[in-house]
Amino acid sequence: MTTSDTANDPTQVRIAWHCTCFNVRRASRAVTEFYDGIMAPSGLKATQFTMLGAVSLMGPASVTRLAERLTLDRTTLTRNLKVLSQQRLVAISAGEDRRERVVSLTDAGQAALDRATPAWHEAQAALVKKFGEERWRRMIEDMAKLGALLNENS
Amino acid sequence: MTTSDTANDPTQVRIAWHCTCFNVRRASRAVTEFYDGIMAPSGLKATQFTMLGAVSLMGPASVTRLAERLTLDRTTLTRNLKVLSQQRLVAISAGEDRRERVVSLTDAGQAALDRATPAWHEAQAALVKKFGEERWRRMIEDMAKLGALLNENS
DNA sequence: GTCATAAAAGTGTAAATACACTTATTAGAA
DNA sequence: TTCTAATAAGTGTATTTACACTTTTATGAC
Repeated sequence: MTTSDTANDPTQVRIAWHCTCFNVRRASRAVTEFYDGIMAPSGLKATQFTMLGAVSLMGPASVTRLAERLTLDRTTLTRNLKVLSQQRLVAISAGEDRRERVVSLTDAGQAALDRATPAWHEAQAALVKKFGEERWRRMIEDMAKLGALLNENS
Repeated sequence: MTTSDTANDPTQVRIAWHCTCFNVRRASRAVTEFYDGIMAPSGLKATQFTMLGAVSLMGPASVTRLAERLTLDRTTLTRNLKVLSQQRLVAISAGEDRRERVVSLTDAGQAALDRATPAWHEAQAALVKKFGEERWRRMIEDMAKLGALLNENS
């Protein structure tokens, strides 16, 4: 930020660079790029690693239940699962309730998860070290709190 | 380790819900939805508001310079600007250096920015209030720091 | 002055995201 | 039992994001 930039309109400056949405989206881009860069050789992106991990954790679960757990729009999850499904990393079958689709991890999915886990650890450890453990922990709490606060009233 | 063992493995739990990337992306989704919900009547999404604000702040500027300022991939910005350009909110013309494209705010763009500013204030104020001013300020700093840390080494 | 190289930008492709709407199925009331 | 309302999921469309690659233009070495 140079002096000539801020000379224009201090109000606009405050809006532009103090915007919570801008800052969290920028942080999201930076972190995603960082994780993806380290995890690329494993064949999984960070988002896909998270989804496979959620499926693994929850066992066979419906799309809606997974979406709730990930705090992700259900239709977004449908589209994201399609990618994993095409790679045969998850299997999607009809549930007992025929309206439901049950998502489960395939053997290939479990293998991919296992293969990517060391890279995830590497990325996570590197970030925590760069940031400082205590501060990192505080920030994770803040971010979780943020999600909880904003999702509860709507 | 069988699949059912994995489902109960505290290590997997730690990975899934302590992942920095997952948490920052989830926070990003929550905040974006919150801002967009409040700003919708103004006709601008939070991301578009940010871009228009950046163009307004920097005056006519090249795509690369804007992308650097927003810490956004240049090709992403090209695509995002296309939307604003089609709505005639920004104008894109050749620079003195013929390789450059210079982006500037149109009158309609300035009007849209002015129209959306009160809604942005409303969203920002509501979030800060919910979160607590001091904690919010700390978090913004942390997120900015995060971006700076991760972008400097690569 | 010519030409190799760097710089600026756009395109092809694909993933992640979500809103509005539709379809299929279950549950519950009359 | 029948039918209406609620639930689960998918589709159409559009935006945001970024990597790999190409095209256009300027710069600098010789």
